This record gives sequence, C-alpha cells and structure tokens, in this order.
Amino acid sequence: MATSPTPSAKNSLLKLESQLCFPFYAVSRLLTKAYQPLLQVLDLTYPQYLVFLLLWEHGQLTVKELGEKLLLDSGTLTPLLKRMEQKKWLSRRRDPRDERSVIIELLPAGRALEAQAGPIPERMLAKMQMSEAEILSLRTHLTHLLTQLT
Amino acid sequence: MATSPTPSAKNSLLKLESQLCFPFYAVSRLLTKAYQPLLQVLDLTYPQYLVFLLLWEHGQLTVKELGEKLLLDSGTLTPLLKRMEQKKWLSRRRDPRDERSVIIELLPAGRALEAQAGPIPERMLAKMQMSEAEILSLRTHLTHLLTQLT
DNA sequence: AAAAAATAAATTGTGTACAATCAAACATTA
DNA sequence: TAATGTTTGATTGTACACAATTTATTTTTT
Repeated sequence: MATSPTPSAKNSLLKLESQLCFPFYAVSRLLTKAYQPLLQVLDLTYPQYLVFLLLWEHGQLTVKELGEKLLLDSGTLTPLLKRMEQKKWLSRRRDPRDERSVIIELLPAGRALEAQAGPIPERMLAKMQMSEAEILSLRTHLTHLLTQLT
Repeated sequence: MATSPTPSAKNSLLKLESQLCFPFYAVSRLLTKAYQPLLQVLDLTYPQYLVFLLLWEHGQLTVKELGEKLLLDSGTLTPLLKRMEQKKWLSRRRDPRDERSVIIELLPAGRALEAQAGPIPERMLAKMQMSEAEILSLRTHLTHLLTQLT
C-alpha cells in the first residue's frame, strides 16, 4: 500500500535542512570575523573591502552597478559609501549625462590601499585550510545556489 | 632556478578566493531573504526563527547556551530576546541557582508557532533546487569550514 | 573569610542590511 | 509637448551583529 515518507525519513530531511541554512549563516559571519584582523589595520570593514575589490578593478562605477554586483541596495550602499567618502578613499558625484546616477570614483588614498590589501586573499585561504579541489567543489554549489536564489 | 608562482597562477588563486568568500556572504543574505516571506506571516525574523528552532527542541536554554549554539553573543541576543519576550513568545528570568545566568523559556504562544512553522524547511529545500547528494556534499564542506573558523 | 580572578548579561557605540517611501531626473507616448 | 510612467538614489525605521566596557555574581586563592 502507498504510504507517505516515514516520520524518521522526513525528519532526517528536515534536520538536514536545518543544518544547511544555519551553516551558511554561521560561516558567512565567521568569514567576516576572520577577515576582521586583516582589514582592521587598513581601517576597513568587510563590505567596504568588497567595494574596494570592485573599484580597484574598474576604477569607477555607479551606485547602481555596485549594487548589482554586490546584491546590495542603496539603503545599504549610500551610508557605507558616505563613510568611505569621508575617509577620502573615493568621490561621489552625479553623472552630468544622467543626473539620476551617482558615480563612485577611486581617489589616490583608496588606490594606495590596494597594495596593502594584496596579501589578504592568501591569508584567508590559509585560514580556511581547504584544498583547491574542495574550493572548486564549493564554488560550484554556491554558484548554483546563487542562481537559484537570485 | 627557483621561482615564485607565476603571476597568472597566483592571480587565479586570488581570484578563486575573491569568488569564494563573497558567494558565502551573498548566499547567506539571499537565504535569509528567501525565508522572509515564509517567516513574515509568523511575524518572525530569521535569527528569531533560529532561536525558536532551539527552543522548540529544548524548551528552555540559557542565553549563554543559545549563544554557543548560534555563535552569537549577548550584544546580539539580549535585544533580540527582549523583542521576543514582548510578544509573549518566551520568558526571561535569572537562574535562582546562579543569578549570573538568564533562562529563556518557551511560553504557550511560542510553542504554538511550531506547528505553523512545520512546512518551512520543505519549502526552503524546494527553493534551493538541490539534490540530496549536493546537500550532503555542501554540508560536509560547510562543517569543515565551520570547524576551521570556530 | 577577604581578596582576586573568572563568568554571564547588559550596555554602548558603530556599521551594516533591508523594506518602504520619497524625490528628482529621464524616457515614452498620447 | 504635456502627461504618464520608469529609473536612480536618498531617506526613514527596524533589526541584527559585534567590539568594548560595565555590572553583578560566583568561584578560586591566599
């Protein structure tokens, strides 16, 4: 006769889930904490470091473009970018060709941080203690999830 | 002659890294957002839901125990638990045997939420669109990372 | 037992996150 | 071109997250 999944089988699945979303939440916060001592000497937070990674590569981007790449909205980015502006790391100005857009441009003090931030990725990889195969496997799954959730 | 890694090899490694930590950060936020419509009808946030998962299982826990299991400190938990107390979901009281500890205990209104929250894990699994094999693989890597970073 | 050390929460201050709303600028079309 | 609708940031309000400090309590040492 047809039966629904046994309670134990169902529970294992549900338990699996409860142990899947929480680890993401926990790992994300622990990674940010692991960055903290490396970023603190540069007076940077992790989200600010992510903004810099993009600016070091592109030089200048609009708030909208930053938001699309970081999956953050202006309610998060505007105050964050204002703090970075106060530290003379970047400039904020309206695009003359479209006054709705705000262009974020790297300033010399911001560009100077790139060299100091150079060793950070290797140090983080060391903290993670993962093989390149593990990292590739993780990246595949994370990218898949990212696609599903976006 | 001995050489350091080539720039390209080194860059690929660094790029790998920049594409590993950010996905964790992004997936974690997207998962919280994916929970939001399911939790909103219960008037819950994701961290509050995590507290409930523990309380539904254990009935009562100290703030310290909640913090150990969720990897959160009292600076985060105290205001969160006070909000949950205001909604009559739980009670906060000092342990008479050790006045330093605060015991968090589930109240009837909090226990009543358990049934309503029942379908949430399955719905989240559906949103993630992952096979059980993928989930198991992810869990292994996440647990490893969690251990490395704790 | 009195002093010193350790523990558990609470508090304070800073910095994200994000939903909801608003305002200005631009694009479209009737 | 005037009205309508869309786009882009900024603002507001709520809720984490965490470092650093403080307070109350308990434990350990002397």
